[in-house]
Amino acid sequence: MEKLSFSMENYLEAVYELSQGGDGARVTDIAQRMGVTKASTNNAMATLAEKGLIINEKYQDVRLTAEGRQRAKLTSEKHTIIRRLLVEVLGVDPATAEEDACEIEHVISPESVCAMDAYMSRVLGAGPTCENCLMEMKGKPPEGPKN
Amino acid sequence: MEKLSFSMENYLEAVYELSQGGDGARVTDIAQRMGVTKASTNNAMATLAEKGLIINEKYQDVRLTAEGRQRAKLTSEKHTIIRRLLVEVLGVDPATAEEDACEIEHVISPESVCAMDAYMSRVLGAGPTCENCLMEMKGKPPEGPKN
DNA sequence: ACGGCGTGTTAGCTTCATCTAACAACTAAA
DNA sequence: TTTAGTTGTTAGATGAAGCTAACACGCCGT
Repeated sequence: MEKLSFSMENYLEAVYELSQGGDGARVTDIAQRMGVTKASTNNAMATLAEKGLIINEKYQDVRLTAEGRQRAKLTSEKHTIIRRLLVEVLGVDPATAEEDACEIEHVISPESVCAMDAYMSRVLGAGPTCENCLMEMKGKPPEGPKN
Repeated sequence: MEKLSFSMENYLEAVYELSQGGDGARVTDIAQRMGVTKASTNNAMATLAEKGLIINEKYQDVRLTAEGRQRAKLTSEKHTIIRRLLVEVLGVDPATAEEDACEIEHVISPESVCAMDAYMSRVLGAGPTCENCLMEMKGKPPEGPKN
Protein backbone atom coordinates (compact mmCIF):
# COMPACT_ATOMS: atom_id res chain seq x y z
CA MET A 1 0.00 0.00 0.00
CA GLU A 2 1.81 3.00 -1.34
CA LYS A 3 1.91 6.17 0.70
CA LEU A 4 -0.56 8.89 -0.11
CA SER A 5 -0.13 12.56 0.51
CA PHE A 6 -2.28 14.35 3.00
CA SER A 7 -4.22 15.89 0.15
CA MET A 8 -4.78 12.74 -1.80
CA GLU A 9 -6.03 10.93 1.24
CA ASN A 10 -8.56 13.67 1.72
CA TYR A 11 -9.74 13.43 -1.84
CA LEU A 12 -10.06 9.68 -1.50
CA GLU A 13 -12.09 10.07 1.64
CA ALA A 14 -14.36 12.55 -0.10
CA VAL A 15 -14.94 10.11 -2.93
CA TYR A 16 -15.70 7.40 -0.41
CA GLU A 17 -18.22 9.42 1.48
CA LEU A 18 -19.90 10.77 -1.61
CA SER A 19 -20.13 7.26 -3.00
CA GLN A 20 -22.15 5.97 -0.07
CA GLY A 21 -25.58 5.15 -1.42
CA GLY A 22 -24.66 5.36 -5.08
CA ASP A 23 -21.92 3.88 -7.11
CA GLY A 24 -19.84 6.90 -7.86
CA ALA A 25 -19.04 10.48 -7.05
CA ARG A 26 -19.12 13.51 -9.30
CA VAL A 27 -16.18 15.82 -9.81
CA THR A 28 -18.29 18.84 -9.00
CA ASP A 29 -19.43 17.39 -5.70
CA ILE A 30 -15.95 16.34 -4.72
CA ALA A 31 -14.67 19.80 -5.55
CA GLN A 32 -17.39 21.42 -3.53
CA ARG A 33 -16.84 19.23 -0.50
CA MET A 34 -13.11 19.80 -0.63
CA GLY A 35 -13.51 23.51 -1.19
CA VAL A 36 -11.35 23.48 -4.32
CA THR A 37 -11.99 23.96 -8.01
CA LYS A 38 -13.03 21.23 -10.38
CA ALA A 39 -9.71 21.58 -12.14
CA SER A 40 -7.83 20.76 -8.97
CA THR A 41 -10.11 17.86 -8.35
CA ASN A 42 -9.50 16.56 -11.80
CA ASN A 43 -5.78 16.61 -11.28
CA ALA A 44 -6.20 14.79 -8.02
CA MET A 45 -8.41 12.18 -9.65
CA ALA A 46 -5.74 11.58 -12.25
CA THR A 47 -3.25 10.92 -9.49
CA LEU A 48 -5.55 8.63 -7.56
CA ALA A 49 -6.39 6.74 -10.72
CA GLU A 50 -2.72 6.26 -11.46
CA LYS A 51 -2.29 4.72 -8.06
CA GLY A 52 -5.15 2.35 -8.77
CA LEU A 53 -7.41 3.68 -6.05
CA ILE A 54 -10.21 4.92 -8.27
CA ILE A 55 -11.56 4.37 -11.75
CA ASN A 56 -11.81 7.63 -13.58
CA GLU A 57 -13.17 7.31 -17.07
CA LYS A 58 -13.74 10.46 -19.02
CA TYR A 59 -17.04 12.12 -18.30
CA GLN A 60 -18.04 9.28 -15.99
CA ASP A 61 -18.60 9.28 -12.27
CA VAL A 62 -15.54 8.53 -10.21
CA ARG A 63 -15.67 5.06 -8.66
CA LEU A 64 -13.50 3.47 -6.03
CA THR A 65 -11.53 0.32 -6.69
CA ALA A 66 -11.52 -2.35 -4.01
CA GLU A 67 -8.19 -1.09 -2.77
CA GLY A 68 -9.36 2.50 -2.81
CA ARG A 69 -12.45 1.64 -0.86
CA GLN A 70 -10.55 -0.27 1.77
CA ARG A 71 -8.09 2.51 2.13
CA ALA A 72 -10.74 5.17 2.43
CA LYS A 73 -12.58 3.08 4.95
CA LEU A 74 -9.53 2.94 7.18
CA THR A 75 -9.10 6.68 7.04
CA SER A 76 -12.74 7.15 7.77
CA GLU A 77 -12.53 4.85 10.78
CA LYS A 78 -9.52 6.69 12.11
CA HIS A 79 -11.54 9.82 11.81
CA THR A 80 -14.33 8.36 13.88
CA ILE A 81 -12.10 7.05 16.62
CA ILE A 82 -10.26 10.33 16.95
CA ARG A 83 -13.45 12.33 17.05
CA ARG A 84 -14.94 10.07 19.67
CA LEU A 85 -11.89 10.38 21.86
CA LEU A 86 -12.00 14.12 21.62
CA VAL A 87 -15.69 14.39 22.34
CA GLU A 88 -16.50 11.51 24.64
CA VAL A 89 -13.32 11.32 26.65
CA LEU A 90 -11.86 14.79 26.53
CA GLY A 91 -15.08 16.72 26.31
CA VAL A 92 -14.16 18.78 23.30
CA ASP A 93 -16.91 20.61 21.48
CA PRO A 94 -18.20 18.37 18.66
CA ALA A 95 -17.66 20.88 15.87
CA THR A 96 -14.08 21.50 16.90
CA ALA A 97 -13.51 17.80 17.35
CA GLU A 98 -14.80 17.13 13.88
CA GLU A 99 -12.39 19.65 12.42
CA ASP A 100 -9.46 18.40 14.40
CA ALA A 101 -10.17 14.77 13.62
CA CYS A 102 -10.18 15.57 9.96
CA GLU A 103 -6.66 16.88 10.19
CA ILE A 104 -5.23 14.49 12.70
CA GLU A 105 -6.40 11.39 10.86
CA HIS A 106 -3.88 12.11 8.14
CA VAL A 107 -0.85 12.36 10.33
CA ILE A 108 -1.39 10.06 13.26
CA SER A 109 0.10 6.59 13.38
CA PRO A 110 -2.09 3.49 13.37
CA GLU A 111 -0.61 2.58 16.73
CA SER A 112 -1.94 5.70 18.36
CA VAL A 113 -5.35 5.25 16.82
CA CYS A 114 -5.47 1.72 18.16
CA ALA A 115 -4.44 2.96 21.56
CA MET A 116 -7.28 5.46 21.48
CA ASP A 117 -9.73 2.78 20.56
CA ALA A 118 -8.49 0.44 23.24
CA TYR A 119 -8.59 3.18 25.84
CA MET A 120 -12.17 4.02 25.02
CA SER A 121 -13.16 0.38 25.28
CA ARG A 122 -11.78 0.33 28.77
CA VAL A 123 -12.82 3.71 30.04
CA LEU A 124 -16.20 4.05 28.44
CA GLY A 125 -16.94 0.45 29.25
CA ALA A 126 -18.75 -0.53 26.10
CA GLY A 127 -17.52 -0.22 22.56
CA PRO A 128 -16.17 -3.34 20.89
CA THR A 129 -12.48 -2.92 20.35
CA CYS A 130 -12.19 -1.96 16.73
CA GLU A 131 -11.27 -5.04 14.74
CA ASN A 132 -9.60 -2.84 12.21
CA CYS A 133 -6.80 -2.01 14.48
CA LEU A 134 -5.02 -5.20 13.69
CA MET A 135 -5.56 -4.44 10.07
CA GLU A 136 -4.29 -0.93 10.39
CA MET A 137 -1.15 -1.99 12.14
CA LYS A 138 0.02 -3.90 9.12
CA GLY A 139 2.86 -2.53 7.11
CA LYS A 140 3.77 0.04 9.68
CA PRO A 141 6.82 -1.10 11.64
CA PRO A 142 7.93 1.42 14.24
CA GLU A 143 10.50 4.02 13.23
CA GLY A 144 12.65 6.41 15.17
CA PRO A 145 11.49 9.99 15.69
CA LYS A 146 12.79 12.53 13.24
CA ASN A 147 12.21 15.46 15.49
CA MET B 1 -0.27 36.79 14.87
CA GLU B 2 -0.06 35.84 11.24
CA LYS B 3 -0.58 32.25 10.21
CA LEU B 4 2.43 30.06 9.65
CA SER B 5 2.67 27.06 7.41
CA PHE B 6 3.14 23.65 8.89
CA SER B 7 6.74 23.71 7.75
CA MET B 8 7.58 27.13 9.06
CA GLU B 9 6.15 26.30 12.45
CA ASN B 10 8.43 23.30 12.56
CA TYR B 11 11.47 25.35 11.68
CA LEU B 12 10.56 27.86 14.34
CA GLU B 13 10.25 25.12 16.90
CA ALA B 14 13.63 23.76 15.90
CA VAL B 15 15.21 27.17 16.35
CA TYR B 16 13.55 27.46 19.74
CA GLU B 17 14.76 24.14 20.98
CA LEU B 18 18.26 24.59 19.66
CA SER B 19 18.43 28.00 21.26
CA GLN B 20 17.82 26.64 24.75
CA GLY B 21 21.02 27.20 26.70
CA GLY B 22 22.63 29.54 24.22
CA ASP B 23 21.46 32.60 22.43
CA GLY B 24 21.11 31.32 18.92
CA ALA B 25 20.91 28.35 16.64
CA ARG B 26 23.11 27.42 13.72
CA VAL B 27 21.80 26.75 10.24
CA THR B 28 23.61 23.45 10.07
CA ASP B 29 22.06 22.23 13.31
CA ILE B 30 18.60 23.31 12.30
CA ALA B 31 19.01 21.55 8.99
CA GLN B 32 20.18 18.40 10.66
CA ARG B 33 17.37 18.34 13.18
CA MET B 34 14.81 18.94 10.46
CA GLY B 35 16.36 16.38 8.17
CA VAL B 36 16.67 18.85 5.29
CA THR B 37 19.54 20.61 3.56
CA LYS B 38 21.13 23.82 4.69
CA ALA B 39 19.81 25.50 1.57
CA SER B 40 16.24 24.67 2.50
CA THR B 41 16.87 25.90 6.00
CA ASN B 42 18.24 29.14 4.68
CA ASN B 43 15.15 29.74 2.63
CA ALA B 44 12.99 29.00 5.62
CA MET B 45 15.00 31.39 7.76
CA ALA B 46 14.47 34.12 5.20
CA THR B 47 10.74 33.56 5.43
CA LEU B 48 10.68 33.52 9.22
CA ALA B 49 12.80 36.65 9.34
CA GLU B 50 10.40 38.42 7.00
CA LYS B 51 7.58 37.61 9.36
CA GLY B 52 9.54 39.05 12.23
CA LEU B 53 9.90 35.83 14.15
CA ILE B 54 13.66 35.53 14.00
CA ILE B 55 16.69 37.72 13.45
CA ASN B 56 18.83 36.31 10.71
CA GLU B 57 21.95 38.31 10.01
CA LYS B 58 24.36 36.97 7.47
CA TYR B 59 26.79 34.45 8.86
CA GLN B 60 25.40 34.93 12.35
CA ASP B 61 23.48 32.54 14.52
CA VAL B 62 19.75 32.64 14.12
CA ARG B 63 18.02 34.27 17.06
CA LEU B 64 14.37 34.41 18.02
CA THR B 65 12.52 37.68 18.42
CA ALA B 66 10.21 38.04 21.40
CA GLU B 67 7.26 37.18 19.20
CA GLY B 68 9.06 34.22 17.67
CA ARG B 69 9.97 32.87 21.06
CA GLN B 70 6.47 33.15 22.41
CA ARG B 71 5.08 31.50 19.35
CA ALA B 72 7.57 28.65 19.45
CA LYS B 73 6.94 28.16 23.13
CA LEU B 74 3.26 27.60 22.51
CA THR B 75 3.94 25.05 19.84
CA SER B 76 6.44 23.33 22.03
CA GLU B 77 3.96 23.13 24.87
CA LYS B 78 1.33 21.67 22.64
CA HIS B 79 3.84 19.10 21.63
CA THR B 80 4.49 18.14 25.21
CA ILE B 81 0.85 17.88 26.16
CA ILE B 82 0.04 15.72 23.16
CA ARG B 83 2.98 13.45 23.74
CA ARG B 84 2.10 13.04 27.38
CA LEU B 85 -1.47 12.14 26.56
CA LEU B 86 -0.34 9.54 24.08
CA VAL B 87 2.22 7.99 26.39
CA GLU B 88 0.83 8.42 29.88
CA VAL B 89 -2.85 8.02 29.20
CA LEU B 90 -3.09 5.94 26.07
CA GLY B 91 0.04 3.91 26.56
CA VAL B 92 1.54 4.57 23.16
CA ASP B 93 5.18 3.74 22.64
CA PRO B 94 7.26 6.87 23.40
CA ALA B 95 9.04 6.97 20.05
CA THR B 96 5.79 6.74 18.12
CA ALA B 97 4.18 9.25 20.42
CA GLU B 98 7.01 11.68 19.82
CA GLU B 99 6.59 11.38 16.08
CA ASP B 100 2.84 11.72 16.22
CA ALA B 101 2.96 14.67 18.59
CA CYS B 102 5.25 16.45 16.21
CA GLU B 103 2.69 16.21 13.44
CA ILE B 104 -0.45 16.67 15.45
CA GLU B 105 0.75 19.81 17.17
CA HIS B 106 0.51 21.66 13.88
CA VAL B 107 -3.06 20.81 13.10
CA ILE B 108 -4.88 20.46 16.38
CA SER B 109 -6.95 23.27 17.84
CA PRO B 110 -5.97 25.00 21.06
CA GLU B 111 -9.28 23.85 22.51
CA SER B 112 -8.41 20.21 22.10
CA VAL B 113 -4.97 20.69 23.56
CA CYS B 114 -6.51 22.35 26.58
CA ALA B 115 -8.94 19.51 26.93
CA MET B 116 -6.07 17.05 26.91
CA ASP B 117 -4.28 19.00 29.55
CA ALA B 118 -7.35 19.26 31.73
CA TYR B 119 -8.08 15.58 31.33
CA MET B 120 -4.59 14.64 32.42
CA SER B 121 -4.87 16.85 35.44
CA ARG B 122 -7.96 14.97 36.48
CA VAL B 123 -7.03 11.46 35.53
CA LEU B 124 -3.37 11.41 36.41
CA GLY B 125 -4.11 13.29 39.58
CA ALA B 126 -1.14 15.59 39.62
CA GLY B 127 -0.05 18.05 36.97
CA PRO B 128 -1.04 21.67 37.40
CA THR B 129 -3.49 22.61 34.71
CA CYS B 130 -1.37 24.31 32.11
CA GLU B 131 -1.67 28.05 32.56
CA ASN B 132 -0.93 28.49 28.92
CA CYS B 133 -4.22 27.11 27.88
CA LEU B 134 -5.92 30.38 28.49
CA MET B 135 -3.18 32.00 26.50
CA GLU B 136 -3.53 29.55 23.67
CA MET B 137 -7.23 30.01 23.41
CA LYS B 138 -6.81 33.61 22.45
CA GLY B 139 -7.49 34.61 18.91
CA LYS B 140 -9.13 31.35 18.01
CA PRO B 141 -12.88 31.73 17.94
CA PRO B 142 -14.68 28.51 17.01
CA GLU B 143 -15.36 27.90 13.34
CA GLY B 144 -17.58 25.48 11.52
CA PRO B 145 -16.16 22.21 10.23
CA LYS B 146 -15.13 22.19 6.61
CA ASN B 147 -15.31 18.46 6.23
C1' DA C 1 -32.15 18.78 -34.99
C1' DC C 2 -30.12 22.09 -32.50
C1' DG C 3 -28.95 25.29 -28.72
C1' DG C 4 -27.89 25.99 -24.02
C1' DC C 5 -26.31 25.01 -19.68
C1' DG C 6 -24.16 22.34 -16.43
C1' DT C 7 -20.31 19.33 -15.99
C1' DG C 8 -15.80 17.68 -17.06
C1' DT C 9 -11.19 18.59 -19.06
C1' DT C 10 -7.03 20.85 -20.49
C1' DA C 11 -3.41 24.26 -20.54
C1' DG C 12 -0.69 27.24 -18.32
C1' DC C 13 0.50 29.87 -14.25
C1' DT C 14 1.63 30.56 -9.07
C1' DT C 15 3.32 29.38 -4.65
C1' DC C 16 5.75 26.35 -1.49
C1' DA C 17 9.03 23.34 0.14
C1' DT C 18 12.41 20.82 -1.17
C1' DC C 19 16.83 19.57 -3.66
C1' DT C 20 21.83 19.94 -5.92
C1' DA C 21 25.73 22.35 -7.13
C1' DA C 22 28.50 25.97 -6.86
C1' DC C 23 30.27 29.76 -4.39
C1' DA C 24 31.48 33.00 -0.34
C1' DA C 25 32.72 33.82 4.26
C1' DC C 26 34.61 32.63 8.43
C1' DT C 27 38.07 30.22 11.58
C1' DA C 28 41.74 27.87 13.27
C1' DA C 29 46.17 25.55 12.53
C1' DA C 30 50.58 25.37 10.48
C1' DT D 1 49.55 34.91 6.87
C1' DT D 2 48.12 31.62 4.21
C1' DT D 3 45.19 28.06 3.53
C1' DA D 4 42.14 24.02 4.40
C1' DG D 5 37.98 22.79 6.19
C1' DT D 6 33.57 24.02 7.99
C1' DT D 7 29.63 26.80 7.68
C1' DG D 8 26.49 29.81 5.36
C1' DT D 9 24.53 31.57 0.94
C1' DT D 10 22.83 31.83 -3.73
C1' DA D 11 21.01 30.21 -8.06
C1' DG D 12 18.34 27.26 -10.47
C1' DA D 13 15.51 22.89 -10.86
C1' DT D 14 11.87 19.82 -9.34
C1' DG D 15 7.41 18.19 -7.84
C1' DA D 16 3.04 18.90 -5.38
C1' DA D 17 -1.15 21.37 -4.97
C1' DG D 18 -3.72 24.90 -5.99
C1' DC D 19 -5.78 28.54 -9.26
C1' DT D 20 -8.06 30.84 -13.67
C1' DA D 21 -9.56 30.77 -18.19
C1' DA D 22 -10.89 28.55 -21.95
C1' DC D 23 -12.58 24.65 -24.25
C1' DA D 24 -15.20 20.00 -24.93
C1' DC D 25 -18.91 17.00 -23.95
C1' DG D 26 -23.60 15.46 -23.15
C1' DC D 27 -28.18 15.85 -22.17
C1' DC D 28 -32.59 18.33 -22.35
C1' DG D 29 -36.19 21.06 -24.05
C1' DT D 30 -38.11 23.09 -27.62
